[in-house]
Amino acid sequence: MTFSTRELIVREADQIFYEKGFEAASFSDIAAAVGISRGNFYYHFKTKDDILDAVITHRLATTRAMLDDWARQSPSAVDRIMSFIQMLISNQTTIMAFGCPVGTLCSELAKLDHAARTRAAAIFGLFREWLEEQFRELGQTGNASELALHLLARSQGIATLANAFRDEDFVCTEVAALKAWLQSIIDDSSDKNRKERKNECT
Amino acid sequence: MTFSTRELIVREADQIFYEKGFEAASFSDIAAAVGISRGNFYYHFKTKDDILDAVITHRLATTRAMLDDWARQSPSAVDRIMSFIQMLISNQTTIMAFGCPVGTLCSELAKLDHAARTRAAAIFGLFREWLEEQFRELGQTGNASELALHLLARSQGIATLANAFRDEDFVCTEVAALKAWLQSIIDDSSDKNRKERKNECT
DNA sequence: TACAAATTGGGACGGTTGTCCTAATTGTGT
DNA sequence: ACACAATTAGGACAACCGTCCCAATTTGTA
Repeated sequence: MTFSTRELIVREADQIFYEKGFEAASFSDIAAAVGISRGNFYYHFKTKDDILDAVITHRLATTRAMLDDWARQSPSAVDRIMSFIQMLISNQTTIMAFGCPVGTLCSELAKLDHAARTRAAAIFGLFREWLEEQFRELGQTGNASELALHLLARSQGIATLANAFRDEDFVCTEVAALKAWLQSIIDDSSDKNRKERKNECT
Repeated sequence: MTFSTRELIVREADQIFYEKGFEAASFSDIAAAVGISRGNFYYHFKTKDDILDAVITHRLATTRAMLDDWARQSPSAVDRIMSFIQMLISNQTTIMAFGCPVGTLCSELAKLDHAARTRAAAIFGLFREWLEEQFRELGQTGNASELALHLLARSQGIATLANAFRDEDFVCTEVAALKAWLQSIIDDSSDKNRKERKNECT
C-alpha cells in the first residue's frame, strides 16, 4: 500500500490535529512528520483551513467505512451497538491521553468560531444516524433518535472524564453500565413484545 | 464593588479563555478587555502560564463557593444534586456556544501537555467530591463515588453534544432523563429501606 | 510640598506562524 | 535525447506571539 504525498499529509495532519489540537498544530509539525519541506506544502494545500477540510473529509470517510464494517461483521443490531460501546475500551489509551477525536475537535472549532465547525459536527452526525438506525432495528422506532443521542452523549462524557482523571477503572465501570443499559432496553422491548403477543392471543 | 487591576485581569482572562480557548487567547485580547496596555501586563503576571494558574485558582475558589451556596440553600441532598443538574439548563446558552468551561479547558491542556493540566482537573475533582458527599448523604455509601462520576460524565456528555449540535431540545430531554435517574436511585434506596425495616419487624 | 513607591503605557526583542514566490529537481511521453 | 509538466526544497514576507525593558505617570506618605 503506497500513498500519495497529499494523502500522507492528510493522514499525518489528522493525527497531529488530534494529539495537539488544530490551533497548536503547525505546518512545521506536519511537514516534519511527513518528511517534506514546509514550502512544498503550498503546492498541495493553499491554506491551513484547506488541510482541516481535507482531514474532516478523511474522517467522514473512515468513520463511514468503520460503521459499514461493523454493520457487515455482526448481523444483530445489539452486537453492532456493542461495537460502538467497545470503542471506548479499544481506544482507551489514546482517549485518556487526548480525549475523543471528534468531541475535542468540535469543541475547539466552536471556540475558534471556525467555518468548518458544522462539518466537524457532521462526524457526530454519522454516528448519530447510524446508531439511530440500529435502535430502530431493535424495535425502538419511537425513540430511536433519543436513544442514539443518549448513547453518544454518555460516550462523550466518559471520554472527557477519562481524559481528565486518567482513570482506567472508571472507563471499565461506565462501559459496563452502558452495556447494562443497552441490555435493559432489549429486555423492556421483549417484555413489551411478549405482552403484545399475549394480547393478540386473547 | 471594586476590583484591583489584577483581579480584573483574572476575571477577563477567565472569560476569554473560556470563549476562545487558552492557546488562541492572546495578551492583546485580555488587555483590550480589561482596558490596559499590553506592556502593563508584565507588572502583574510574568508569563501567560502565570495567568492560567491564577485563572484556575479563581475557578477553584468560585466553584467551591458555588457548591457551598448550594449546600447552604437546600437542606436536602436530593435538591443539592438537582442544583448541579439544573446548571445545564441555566447555562444552556453559553454551553451551546462554548461547551463546558471545565471540560474544554481540561481537554485543551491535555493536548498541549500543559503543566497546569492536573490543577484544571482538580476543578472536576471539587464537583466529584461534593457530589460523592451528597450521594453518601442519600444513603448510597457503597457506590457514592461511582454515582458521582457517573453524573459528572453524563453532564459532560450533554455539554459536548449540546455544543456540537446546538440542540436545545436535546439538553432538556437529557436533563429530564438525568432527574429521572436521580429519582430512581432514591426510590430504589427507600424500597430497600422499607424492606430492611420490614425485616427488622419480623 | 516633596519624595519614594506603586503602577502604567509605549515600544523593542527574538521567535514562530501562515502564506507565498521562485528556482531546481524529478517524472513522463514522444 | 528532448521538451514539458508535475513536484519539490528553500527561503522571503508581513503579522503576530509572549516576553521584557524603561521612562513617564500616578499614588501614597512624611
